[in-house]
Amino acid sequence: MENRVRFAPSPTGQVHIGNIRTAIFNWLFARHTQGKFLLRIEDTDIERSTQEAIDTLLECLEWLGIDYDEPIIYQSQMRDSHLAAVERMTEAGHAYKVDGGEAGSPIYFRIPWDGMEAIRSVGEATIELHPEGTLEITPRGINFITIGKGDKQVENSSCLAGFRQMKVYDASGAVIFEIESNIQDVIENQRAFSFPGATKITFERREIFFRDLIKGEMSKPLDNMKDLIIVRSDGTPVFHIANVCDDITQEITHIVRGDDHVENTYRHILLFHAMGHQVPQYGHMPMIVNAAGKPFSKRDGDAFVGDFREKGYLSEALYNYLALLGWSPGDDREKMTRDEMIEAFTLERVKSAPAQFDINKLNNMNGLYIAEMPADDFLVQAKLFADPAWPADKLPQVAALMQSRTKIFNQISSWSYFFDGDIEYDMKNLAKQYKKPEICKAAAMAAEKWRNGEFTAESIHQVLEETETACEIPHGKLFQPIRLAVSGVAGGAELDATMLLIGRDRCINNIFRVLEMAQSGFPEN
RNA sequence: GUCCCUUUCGUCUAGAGGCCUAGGACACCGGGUUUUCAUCCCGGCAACACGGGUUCGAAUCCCGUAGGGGAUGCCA
Repeated sequence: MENRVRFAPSPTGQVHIGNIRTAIFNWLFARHTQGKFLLRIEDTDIERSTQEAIDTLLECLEWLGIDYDEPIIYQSQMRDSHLAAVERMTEAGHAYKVDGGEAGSPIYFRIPWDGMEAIRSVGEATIELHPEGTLEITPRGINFITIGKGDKQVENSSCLAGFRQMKVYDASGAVIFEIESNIQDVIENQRAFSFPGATKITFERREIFFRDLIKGEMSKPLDNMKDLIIVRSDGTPVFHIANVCDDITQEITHIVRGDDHVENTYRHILLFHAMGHQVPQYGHMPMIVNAAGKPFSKRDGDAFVGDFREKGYLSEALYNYLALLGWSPGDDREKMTRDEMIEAFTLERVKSAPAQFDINKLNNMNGLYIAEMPADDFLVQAKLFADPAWPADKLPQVAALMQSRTKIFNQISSWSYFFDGDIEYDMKNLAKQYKKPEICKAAAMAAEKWRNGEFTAESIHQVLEETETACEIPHGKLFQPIRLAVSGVAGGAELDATMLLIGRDRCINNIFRVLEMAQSGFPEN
């Protein structure tokens, strides 16, 4: 049977990198196993879901090249099927209302008393009860108070199914209640019992378990679980039932999601069973945390997929980086093509500890992808980040010069010194570079030579060298002051090529402007 | 509080009892190339959370402790 996975976001704002990483892992899994990757929009929270968020989401998926194989399902349109499923569950005795079932009360899913194959016994358990508490057995579950540290009362309420074979004891040690002979009465007739004087209970502890594709064997005792609401009192289905129903509808075979869902998974497995469907396989992937090591919240402004796009990250680089967060191919490869990732991806290789998002590594990865772009492609991208006021004819030459120095496209805004005359100098640095009189003298001399002589790559270079010799400046020490004067920045491309693009007049004007300031004193800024 | 998960350089990771004197990458620091910048090359710094076991041998298996995260909703 072919694998079918899905990405099921709720459209309540911008798409977060943590979410999109879930999509990436699902997509990679589907492509690796030649299965289907489906998209489902969980828009049941009408208050917070917006069309704008849906559009943003689809845009992000397209940008990252995450394609889906079947038409999108909108959860809000599936409501009838959710309620029909609840109806069937009620008939089968898996769902119930309290208070005799009048309208306006929520519908609960009863964690089944028996017949569940995902449940196993782990032996007999005993719980001592707090003397001041009352043990209650109700159709919704069992409530009691245990003894915590320092005699503290610890409240407890759990589903009935957690207490098979339960016996209740009084102070004399006599059994005063056995659940097996009363369970029908409790469930079918909504009968409740109350034992103020109970001192302890014994029962068969059972746990629900599954084998997680990433985390391995997972289990949780049933006496720590509660019946859950599946239909609100306003008649709308909640996440759990909608999610499971839609997974059944879409015939999902593998659910790969964030590990904030593991607790839900225990419930969902029970729901699948109660609806008579085979349970999908689960894989819970670790969350990503921010630079402070804390979970990303929607407040972390930098964490939206759209922001990365706007700042000038390549989708392939972001995709590659995100795929490597919590997963590795097992060898030393990091920069990988999409096909290589598909080929190497397995859930077994996904880590189960949270990974910290590192912008440095992303930047480096992005730089790697930029470096290998064909010049024409780079130019196309560069145009998007260039100031529209810059003369377009010069951009290709500047782009060619700067490509190997670009890590993120938003750095392109710093190319302005190639195009317009007004440079905002870092006066402190300028003052430092032009502190020595011989540098000032040499700069003036060089500028004069360029004004009156040739201005080519060769002559620029030659003048620089000659002037250094003439003014007894150590080799190479004139380059930096000149660079700073003509461009205003300490880094950049080769100086001769840079000056050529800036142009003779502007270079010379800038140098003299700096020399004037050197004479009259650099202003502060 | 209770339950569940998790822990290898600052960060992402490799590691399936001996191949580990713990490997790679980013970041950082030095050096080389470039008479300047970036690339590039070479080198350096730097980790098995802690404590007990099991074993001839533990990063690896078991138990405990501590830190981190999650869940405990008529949110998804």
